[in-house]
Amino acid sequence: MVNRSISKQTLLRLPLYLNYIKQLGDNRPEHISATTIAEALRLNHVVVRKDLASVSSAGKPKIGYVTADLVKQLENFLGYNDVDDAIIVGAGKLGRALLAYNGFQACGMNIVAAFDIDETLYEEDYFGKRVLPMDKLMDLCERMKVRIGIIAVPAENAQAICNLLVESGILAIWNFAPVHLDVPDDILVHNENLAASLALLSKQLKEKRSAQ
Amino acid sequence: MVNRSISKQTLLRLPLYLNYIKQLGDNRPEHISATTIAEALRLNHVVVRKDLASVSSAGKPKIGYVTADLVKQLENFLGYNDVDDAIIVGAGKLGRALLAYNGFQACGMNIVAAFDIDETLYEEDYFGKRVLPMDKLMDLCERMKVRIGIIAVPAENAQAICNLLVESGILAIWNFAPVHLDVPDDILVHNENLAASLALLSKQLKEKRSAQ
DNA sequence: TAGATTGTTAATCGATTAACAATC
DNA sequence: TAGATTGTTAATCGATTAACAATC
Repeated sequence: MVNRSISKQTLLRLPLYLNYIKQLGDNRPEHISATTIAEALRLNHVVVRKDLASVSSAGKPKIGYVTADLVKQLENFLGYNDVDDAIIVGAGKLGRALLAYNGFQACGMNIVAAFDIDETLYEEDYFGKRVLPMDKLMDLCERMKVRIGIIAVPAENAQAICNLLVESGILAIWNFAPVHLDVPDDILVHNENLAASLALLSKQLKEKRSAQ
Repeated sequence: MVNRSISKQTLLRLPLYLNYIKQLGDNRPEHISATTIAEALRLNHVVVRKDLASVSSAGKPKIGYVTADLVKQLENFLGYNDVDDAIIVGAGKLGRALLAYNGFQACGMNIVAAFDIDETLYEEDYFGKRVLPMDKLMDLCERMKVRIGIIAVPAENAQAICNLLVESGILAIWNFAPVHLDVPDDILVHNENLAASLALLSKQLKEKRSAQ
């Protein structure tokens, strides 16, 4: 079977569909159609239909998809079923919030531990997760074959930490520091700039109001 | 002057350019070209040139842009210079991390306070920021004319909180709860699903490795 | 059969890339 | 003048939307 490549946009929408169905809870109908989902999420119904067709071929005219099957197919496709480990570097406020956040589990992600130079953090237990000294990072990554690293350190230190992660065998980096990271070609980086995101929302609001 | 509309993608890239220049610090040259920025950020130089042209018209052939001017123009354009207030609802781990995060300031965003039903949070001081009881929300929003709300409550409560925010005069919502929010047409919503973002990175990594 | 829904094929739209002219 | 860089115009690419055929 040819793995017809799925667009970035589709990949970003699929979790929305899954969330929507899951959140229906006990009201979840046995069958669900692309049209229903599209109306609920205020999306174009053709977009939703195409997106669903890329993860399932079990849609039946007039009926739609078997809800339970679609959930499984979405979860499988998105990889929510096989668990993947990740570590965090930087156990400041954000790092600790991510460490303690229990929503990752539903998406098949497991945060193994956080690392920080601040010794005062090593004692505490964050919902079963620990903050470890930096010198344990490389060994733990190799031993547990951790391939995903989360950077939650100040911008000044991000590149150095990034280098350390790459040296430790990390292949994908989720970067919360507001700097561009220089990495070898084969390393995947996703940048998350929370402050810039909020500022963008503010800008869009201002623009919208002045347009009226 | 006609405000030629700027694409969503450009809006997402402009902060990268600004970050890059700022992070140069004392090494910052007097002039900077689109080509330089493009190479540093591994972007196509035509993209960068077009993006910069949308915020500045002071680029000089052979020389580039006056670095200090470009920084100002980017900051002005992105609204980092005039401060905008926002409130947070939900002072769990994530809500408190955002409340205490001091990176918003650089982007012209000021978090006024967080709100929560948990009384044990009201006493503490989070770097000068307070967690307040829910019943103070509407009054504070009206009094301070706060227009931006951040939802950091569990998914089950997000829609109710969203309704309350809209009622309180909030016009833009940054939603960290993994649910679609139903809002009136004139309310701006930006969804941030951290767990789904990390899972997507994990999926992309798996795909890349199996492709090799 | 009629109608709702799927899935496909073609048309449109928008963003990126390529080619080139202008200029300091 | 030559070369680096800007900025513009045209070509390409990819995603969305529209139109329609297939089917339960």
